[in-house]
Amino acid sequence: MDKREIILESAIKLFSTKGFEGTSVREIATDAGVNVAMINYYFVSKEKLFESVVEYKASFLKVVFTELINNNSLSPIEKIDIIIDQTIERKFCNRDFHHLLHSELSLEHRPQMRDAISDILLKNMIPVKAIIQRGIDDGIFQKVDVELTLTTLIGTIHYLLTSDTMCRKILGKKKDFNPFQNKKLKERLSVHTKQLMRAHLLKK
Amino acid sequence: MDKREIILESAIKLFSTKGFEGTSVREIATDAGVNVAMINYYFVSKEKLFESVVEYKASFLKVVFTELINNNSLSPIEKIDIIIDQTIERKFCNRDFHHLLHSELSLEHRPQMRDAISDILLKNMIPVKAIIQRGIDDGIFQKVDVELTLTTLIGTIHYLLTSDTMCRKILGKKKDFNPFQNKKLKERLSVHTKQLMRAHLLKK
DNA sequence: TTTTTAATTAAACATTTGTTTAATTTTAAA
DNA sequence: TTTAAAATTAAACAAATGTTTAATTAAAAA
Repeated sequence: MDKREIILESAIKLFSTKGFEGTSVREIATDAGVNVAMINYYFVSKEKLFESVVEYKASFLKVVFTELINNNSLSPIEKIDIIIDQTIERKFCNRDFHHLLHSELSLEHRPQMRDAISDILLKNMIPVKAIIQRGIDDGIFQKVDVELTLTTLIGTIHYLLTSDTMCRKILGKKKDFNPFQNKKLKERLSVHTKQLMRAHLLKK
Repeated sequence: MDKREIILESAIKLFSTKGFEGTSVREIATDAGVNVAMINYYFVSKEKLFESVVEYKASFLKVVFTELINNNSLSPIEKIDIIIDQTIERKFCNRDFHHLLHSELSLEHRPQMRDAISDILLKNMIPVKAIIQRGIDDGIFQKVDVELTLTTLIGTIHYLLTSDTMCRKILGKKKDFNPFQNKKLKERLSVHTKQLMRAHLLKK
């Protein structure tokens, strides 16, 4: 891992836990074990560093559901199951990065970043939308509000994992409960969301 | 409105749109039309000001659903409908404040604040939980995962309204679409969420 | 090897930050 | 009206911020 990458990794860690404004370039430099000037040398400015971080990390989040659309060996609801599990998996693996994206998204400044961030977060939306729509057109799914169904799917997973404190409070767990290292929680979330989507989408 | 309150209102506005670290006390002072020193005079420090803001605003969010629990003239699902509409209403009215709470929640520092914030956000959770549980015990609702059902309810509404940009992208709307001033969207969200909860909760 | 380019450093830079001071004005009480 | 307290101000404070400089070291090319 070259020095550029080390800086990126430190930046993502600190930005994610302390926010963009809450993190100083000196902190990043110390964490990465490099001289402060190195950051401007490699990334020009703090703002550009942030953009680089987003770009860098987004490249790992590419897993798209495009190939699922025309897969004929899976039923529509089976496709939804896969989407649910992959969405959960991704949230669990990239928690810090997701936090970073969401906290920056809700702030008003850096408008050009907002577009980039929401694009990343919604990258997989179009194929999923298409899958639900196809299910409706084929008469297998009910005529639901496609966009809001998607919002429910992602929103459920996202909201539960907004923060450790939040998750513990929702589930009524003690302080020693660590949501992101809990396999049972992952399974429970998966079961609930699949059940919910079945009840919502499938015809009776 | 006294000067203390003017400062609080400016603080909430700026903190909400630019974040805690992204807002300077001088900005708040200018926006409130007071001298910078006034802020420390009234609120001791920036951090204490933030706590005051949270406390101040939280007092307006008290509307709890406790009286709904033992209301016998409403069916369980009617109660859920009311909860949905009130949750939506609140999100639309207090958008800035909700953003503020959520963005601070996901950051690691100020841990004592995290507890206070999640308490505010989940204030109404207990009675709603009780209502769903009652529905299950009475044999009207299916045996669902109560906590996660709640997460879905709030998560759907919250996720759609995370940011204007996000909302527009999800719904495939143009730039002139303003989510928070759109009555149709409110209705659409209400219809979807109620429909979803009916399918999920009611026995077939 | 010599030369040129790239990487790295410590120090300094100019702003901005939150906060405090000490003086002044306004308000309320005696 | 006089006196005491509260509110308000401009200025200064020290610390932290992002960034740049100019010098030095390491690596690559000639």
